Amino acid sequence: MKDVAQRAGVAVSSVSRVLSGNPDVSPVMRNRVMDAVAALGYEKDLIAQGMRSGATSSVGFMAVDIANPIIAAASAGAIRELRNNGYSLLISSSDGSTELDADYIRSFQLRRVEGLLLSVADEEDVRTLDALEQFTAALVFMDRAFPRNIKASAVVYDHRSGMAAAVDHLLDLGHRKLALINGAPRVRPARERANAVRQAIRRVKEATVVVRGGSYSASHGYDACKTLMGSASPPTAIIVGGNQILQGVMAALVELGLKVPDDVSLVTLDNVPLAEFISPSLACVTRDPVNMGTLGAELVLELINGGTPRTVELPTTFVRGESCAAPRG
Amino acid sequence: MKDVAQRAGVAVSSVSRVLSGNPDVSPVMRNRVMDAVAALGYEKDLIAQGMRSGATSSVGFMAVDIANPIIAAASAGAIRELRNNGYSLLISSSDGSTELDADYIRSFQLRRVEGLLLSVADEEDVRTLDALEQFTAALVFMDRAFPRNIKASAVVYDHRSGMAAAVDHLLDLGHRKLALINGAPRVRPARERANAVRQAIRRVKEATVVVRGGSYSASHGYDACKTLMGSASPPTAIIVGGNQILQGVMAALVELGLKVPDDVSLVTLDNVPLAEFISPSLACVTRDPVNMGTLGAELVLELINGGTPRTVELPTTFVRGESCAAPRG
DNA sequence: CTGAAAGCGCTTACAG
DNA sequence: CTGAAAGCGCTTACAG
Repeated sequence: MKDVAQRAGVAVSSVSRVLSGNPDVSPVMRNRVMDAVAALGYEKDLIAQGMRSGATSSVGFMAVDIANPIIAAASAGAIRELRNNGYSLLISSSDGSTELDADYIRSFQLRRVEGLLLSVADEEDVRTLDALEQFTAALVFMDRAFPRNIKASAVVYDHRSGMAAAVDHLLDLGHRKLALINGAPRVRPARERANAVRQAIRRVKEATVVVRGGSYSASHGYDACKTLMGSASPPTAIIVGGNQILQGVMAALVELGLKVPDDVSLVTLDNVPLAEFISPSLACVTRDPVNMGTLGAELVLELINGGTPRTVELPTTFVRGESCAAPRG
Repeated sequence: MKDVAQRAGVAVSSVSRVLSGNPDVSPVMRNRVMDAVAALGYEKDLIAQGMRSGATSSVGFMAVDIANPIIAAASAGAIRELRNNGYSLLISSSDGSTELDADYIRSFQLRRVEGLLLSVADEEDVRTLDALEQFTAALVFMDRAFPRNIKASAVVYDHRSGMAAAVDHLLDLGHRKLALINGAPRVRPARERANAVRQAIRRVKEATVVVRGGSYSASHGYDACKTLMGSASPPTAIIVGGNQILQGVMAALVELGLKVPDDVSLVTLDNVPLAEFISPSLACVTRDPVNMGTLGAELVLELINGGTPRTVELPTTFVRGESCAAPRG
């Protein structure tokens, strides 16, 4: 910038004014500066800018597992939207550790991000909440609930409608004993799914549902499925609350020699690649993950530019498949 | 830091020395400073530190599509390794645009990252290469070739061994007309796969292979598969060079009413989730993507700490599956 | 409309 | 071993 000023024969403060779009500059000055900028191929040092003005043009992204396809898609959406607005994305992956969540929030603060998109591993973790209360930049939760005292925007999925449609379909087929093999109830999506299923089941008096919460892991799916199907009164339909969980459920069903949908109907979550080549085709509740990232980025930019916090809801959709059929008998 | 100095009754320069682990500090000084740090919960401002010393403790990650499972897994590995060393990751996703590649490289430079892990979209793009020559921080290529004049480390896959094993298997089964539906030849992995297949085929004199390069997209897979199978002398076995491509190939085969492996054998790339429930099971060439990220991070840290550039090779493995059988006839 | 000066929060020679 | 001072590359009141 000093070089630019020298070449243009003006003061650095004038160069700064031109480059930051200050309206109080003469056209002559602007031209001379822009010529020098072009000649030198100059670009502003973002660290120095961030240091002085606080405008680091960076946003943080915090999720449990960046390798999870839903999260990866959301991050891609966020990157695109932020890039179009001159912002960069600092990314983290807590691997489910609540300590890392809290650490990352503080670390993002120390890097002076202007905003943070986050999916915490545990909505009630004290250290995480402490760190969030100290956090001063813009905050946008991705499909998470958060305490009233925290000022933040949010983008959430309407898990209820998708789940209700799935349950309705199963009830219509004649199922009366359902099971939901669910993720951790300490985060919003799992809670919403459980509530939705419990509520939707009420339409039919004699229908029951057992909800088994646990981690978002194959082993949880495996164990829960074995326990459920081995019980005195096994479910005739299983709703699976996560991709990882599904792996375990499928493995357990194979081991038990149970056929889908002959022995048990199955509803899964989110499309998996090549799902159309799995036989039977899998009924599932889907959503648009890229959009979550794009919207999250829009909301965080809105807050950075002085907007007021708001929550946006995204739909989920139930898609029928051969994995759901009338129960035997 | 001023507050810490005041509370400890020492100069800020001394606080700085203590916190940066300078050995020339008395134990008394160290204790007083650390007490004040603990009492105030002080942590260093990373922007200011980066501004002054250039040590931003940040690394960039640039790939074509962060939502691609292979890339997402690699980024997760890199994040973990970098986090353990006090580094943060700035992430980008060029969506295959070579202009964005060049822009991102410059942008990372302006953010003064200490290093960059990258998979460029086009190894020969002039703007990208220009940007790379200007780049002054540590550089680690992920499965990409790069010109001699660029000093960089690299982590690459040994695609040849996996591909050769796949071809050997197909030849052993009796296949003589193979096809490789490949990705873009402007990046290393596609080139390596093509070379490996062409070389491995030589073992059997009358064996031939046709290689169809293109984009890493479903539409390329679909078009190439339709063309190949509709030709006068269609292949009896297809090797698919990418996940996205596979989607299109599978769709085309379904449309053509061709059964795997009865009508054509199939070898795919990388495990897909729930692959074990796809019938027939898919033979594939696999690799460990997380490890690519972990190693990439190790190499970049090595360079940052003054190490010399080096290249590490990671294996690929051929896994048999029901999708490969003897050709009809 | 423009320039000189102060300062963002650190680090690092330089004295002592 | 410790402190006072300069400076990293910007931005922003403050004069003029």
